[in-house]
Amino acid sequence: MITIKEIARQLNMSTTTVSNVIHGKAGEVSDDTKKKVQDFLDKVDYVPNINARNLAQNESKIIGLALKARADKYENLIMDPFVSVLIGGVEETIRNAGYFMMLYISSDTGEIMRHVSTWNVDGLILFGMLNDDGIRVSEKYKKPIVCIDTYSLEGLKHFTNIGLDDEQGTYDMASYLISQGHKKIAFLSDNMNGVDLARLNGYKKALKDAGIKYKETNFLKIRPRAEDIDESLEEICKRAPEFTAIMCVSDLYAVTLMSALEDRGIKVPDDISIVGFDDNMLGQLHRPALTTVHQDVKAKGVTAADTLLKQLKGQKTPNQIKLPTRIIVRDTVKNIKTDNKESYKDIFSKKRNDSYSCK
Amino acid sequence: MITIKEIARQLNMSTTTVSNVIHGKAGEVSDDTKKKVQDFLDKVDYVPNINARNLAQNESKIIGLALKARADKYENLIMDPFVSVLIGGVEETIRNAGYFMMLYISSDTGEIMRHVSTWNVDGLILFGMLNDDGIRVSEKYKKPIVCIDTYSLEGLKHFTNIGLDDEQGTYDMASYLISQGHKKIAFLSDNMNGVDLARLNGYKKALKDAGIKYKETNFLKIRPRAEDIDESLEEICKRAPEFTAIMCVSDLYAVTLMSALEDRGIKVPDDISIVGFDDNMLGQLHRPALTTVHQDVKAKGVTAADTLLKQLKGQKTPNQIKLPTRIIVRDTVKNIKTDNKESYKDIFSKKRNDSYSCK
DNA sequence: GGCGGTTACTTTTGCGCATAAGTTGTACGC
DNA sequence: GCGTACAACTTATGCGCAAAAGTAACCGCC
Repeated sequence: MITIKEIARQLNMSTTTVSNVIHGKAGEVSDDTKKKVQDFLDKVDYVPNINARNLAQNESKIIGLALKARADKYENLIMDPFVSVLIGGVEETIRNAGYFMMLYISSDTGEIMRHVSTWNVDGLILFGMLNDDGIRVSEKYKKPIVCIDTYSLEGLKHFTNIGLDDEQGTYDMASYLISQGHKKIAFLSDNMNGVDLARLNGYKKALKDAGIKYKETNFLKIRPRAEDIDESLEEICKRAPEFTAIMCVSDLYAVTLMSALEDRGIKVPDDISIVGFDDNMLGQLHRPALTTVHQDVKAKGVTAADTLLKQLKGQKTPNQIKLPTRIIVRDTVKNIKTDNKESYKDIFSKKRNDSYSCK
Repeated sequence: MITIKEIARQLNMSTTTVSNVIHGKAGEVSDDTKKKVQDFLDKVDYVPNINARNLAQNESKIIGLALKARADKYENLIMDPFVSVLIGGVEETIRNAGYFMMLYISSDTGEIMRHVSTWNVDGLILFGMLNDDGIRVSEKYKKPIVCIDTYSLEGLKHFTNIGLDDEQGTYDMASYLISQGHKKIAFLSDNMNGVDLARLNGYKKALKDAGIKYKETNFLKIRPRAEDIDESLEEICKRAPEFTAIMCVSDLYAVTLMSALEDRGIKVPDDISIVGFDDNMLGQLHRPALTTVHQDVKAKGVTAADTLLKQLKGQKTPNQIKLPTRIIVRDTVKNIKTDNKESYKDIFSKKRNDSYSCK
């Protein structure tokens, strides 16, 4: 790899002159030499050594994207189709801004932070991995941090968060179910923290506003670990007849559940209505096609990256951005209203099998 | 960030001594000072400046992972759930070896190579993006390159390739279909290059070995672009009755097709048998569950990374690795053999709904 | 005609690290 | 008691770049 020094030697001039041409410092070098240098640069296909540049400038032009890897390999976040879309959004945005992306998958916040400071990363996007320990460690490294989908209250105080209006999403969906005559609505999720909790709350609120009482028994817990998913599903399917509809915290759960119900001869939506959250391929391709809450995952990645880039430029950014959701009505909800005077379909346009991308 | 120089100053010793302790150069520093330095390092939580280190050592400890971004945004490779699993495999492997991963999504090989040389990347993994132009450009940068799933003949000459025994996979699957009495078997794919061609060839070979003639009309072309997927499916569904089985080049196509067939009242597997290739969530969760060819995507990533790491250590590696496939029999193939004396099930064990990971 | 200002450069310094080369001090063999 | 070998250091150098500081020539102007 040719260096500035070598170029300067061959052109019989100083390195600073060459450097000035490279950086387009107009007025500091005559048009004549500028052209001479530029031609030479093109000829030898000069590429700067980024390590030297970063060392001299004390910056890295790297943005780190840290993804939580759960301890259980079956649940590794990276395995979720969702994630690659998000990565794509981040990468595209920062590349267009002249930054590079270093991807890091780990559940050890300390390790992440060490990595970040080793590489002198300019900024950090955290996805799914902000706990209180993480916050404590990250305070030491004064780099801008943007979180995606964090619900850590402590974290919200310190960092920008890019999230979703989860509560509104489930509120709308539960309201839709209620409008279709459903009263016995279960909520299926695997925990009561973070995103899951926010979604649960939206659902609860809709019930409350409709005058329906929420009972603890409405909460169906799914255990997604590979070893016990079967017994988990068995139990949920057994309890399904208690309800006329089940709201699932994600499309993945919804589709998983539908498959399990189908295996046991329970028909969706005739026997029970099922709805999801996310609007991914899984639900789009399933038959009956899944009625769900749509979120724009790529926009999440793009917004997170944009926000971080703004912070790097010293611009102020809101410390909480909630992207909107909208419900997508497909074929997994049955209208069980006896009084059919006013159809909800008039309000929520029924959109069948939205086009999606393939391969 | 504290530097070696500063540490040396505070401990009243030379930077070389500190550096030696950091690098565990035994015998060059007394146990006494070693302990003193080590304690101090721990106390101040020293992290080396990687740019300085790389500059001094002329290496980067970075491995680049370049993914092809197709021009059409709907087909961006990163959008495929497949990809995140692969990324995960690569990341895990190189991290364990002390390397970092820089992710790059682009379709401009020149751009990738410039990036690679800018960052002084130690090695490169290319996924889905090796064309002849790419080869020409990459020759200039003498870095080890490992390709995943390339079928560029020119590329195979120059670089290591990690692929799949695609041909064997479709050969086995076609043989299975034939054993179930199918003779009119279509092959569905969107082109006749690379992976698709290899899979087509395995299918053709199986037909030939069974004495069935392959006709050009057996090839169903699916056009996956978002704009014309619907008409593409329409046409394929119209032609479906010509066949008793359709082999799809991927699970995504298989499930997409099944949904389209279902929408038109065509029952799988009663009216027509469908099989896929990949064995991903989509097919596992679909009902009927998809009979398909299994490939271990994570292993692909891991193997590619392992191979590259070996090359970096100067070890010899085979210049072509083909990972095995196996067929997974689920519920989308109907046995239409009139003579039922010997069931294929005795040969290919029927495995129903293999456990899969959730969320 | 000396002086500020400008243009078009060059020289020099330092970023933080690794390491080659140099400097002690001391134990040991003969 | 002198040379040698070695342990335990320190000093000095350079990686490639950016940028501060320096220089030299020229121009116009009161």
